[in-house]
Amino acid sequence: MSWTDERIEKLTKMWEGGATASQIADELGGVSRNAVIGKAHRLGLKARPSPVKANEKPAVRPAAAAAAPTPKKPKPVVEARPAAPDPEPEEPRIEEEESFDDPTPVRAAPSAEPVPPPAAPPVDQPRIVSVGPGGFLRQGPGDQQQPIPPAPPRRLVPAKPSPEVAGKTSLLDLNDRICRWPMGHPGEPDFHFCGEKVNPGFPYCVEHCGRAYQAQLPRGARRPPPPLPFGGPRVR
DNA sequence: CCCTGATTCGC
DNA sequence: GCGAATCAGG
Repeated sequence: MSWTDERIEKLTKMWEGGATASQIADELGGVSRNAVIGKAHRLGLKARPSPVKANEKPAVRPAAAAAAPTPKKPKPVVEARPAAPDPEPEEPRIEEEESFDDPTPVRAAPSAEPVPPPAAPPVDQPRIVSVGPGGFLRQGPGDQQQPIPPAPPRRLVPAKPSPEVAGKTSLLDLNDRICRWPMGHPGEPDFHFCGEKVNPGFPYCVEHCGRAYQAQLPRGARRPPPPLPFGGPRVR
């Protein structure tokens, strides 16, 4: 197999999408995991959390070979660098935790117990609670418990496409020109769309138009209906 | 052992 | 440029 533009593009998408080299190699087919990694590095899209790279300062891997015919294990990593303080600027912490009004500061006076729980919680009595916007629990009519403060807001980080759909046609990739025939089932991690070039004038490619549009046969001569999108058994 | 990515080096 | 072999951490 050779690295065609399509394959390189798919490799790049999946690699940046977070797919592992094995997944990519498996998806592309005809190449090994090592080939994918090698190609990825050659393409310059390196830098991804490597399990083996926790240790920084590789100190330049000793270029084994050539002059030293040491059979194996040329690992003279002696190089004791005693002093390397490395101030480590540390990423600027984003703190906005206190920026909103906390209705019930749990951290109370240093002396008292923080929010003593009800002495005898009525275990048998079913409590009706509901969740309001923001995640706090609404109180029932008879509730005397202090309202539970909402969980501290988490920093929202843009979701990365899951490795399973990396390189595949997602909902956001749909437009008028590509086939929107669903592949797999919604909710499944690898759900995506066909993505082929559309049959002009139709929402699907030629092949899937063949599935979607079938000649109406006279009554009595009907064949069992073809599997519908989203409905029937898995169709791929 | 399995997995991962990184690197080397003969081709 | 390619990728198997190898290394090394989880």
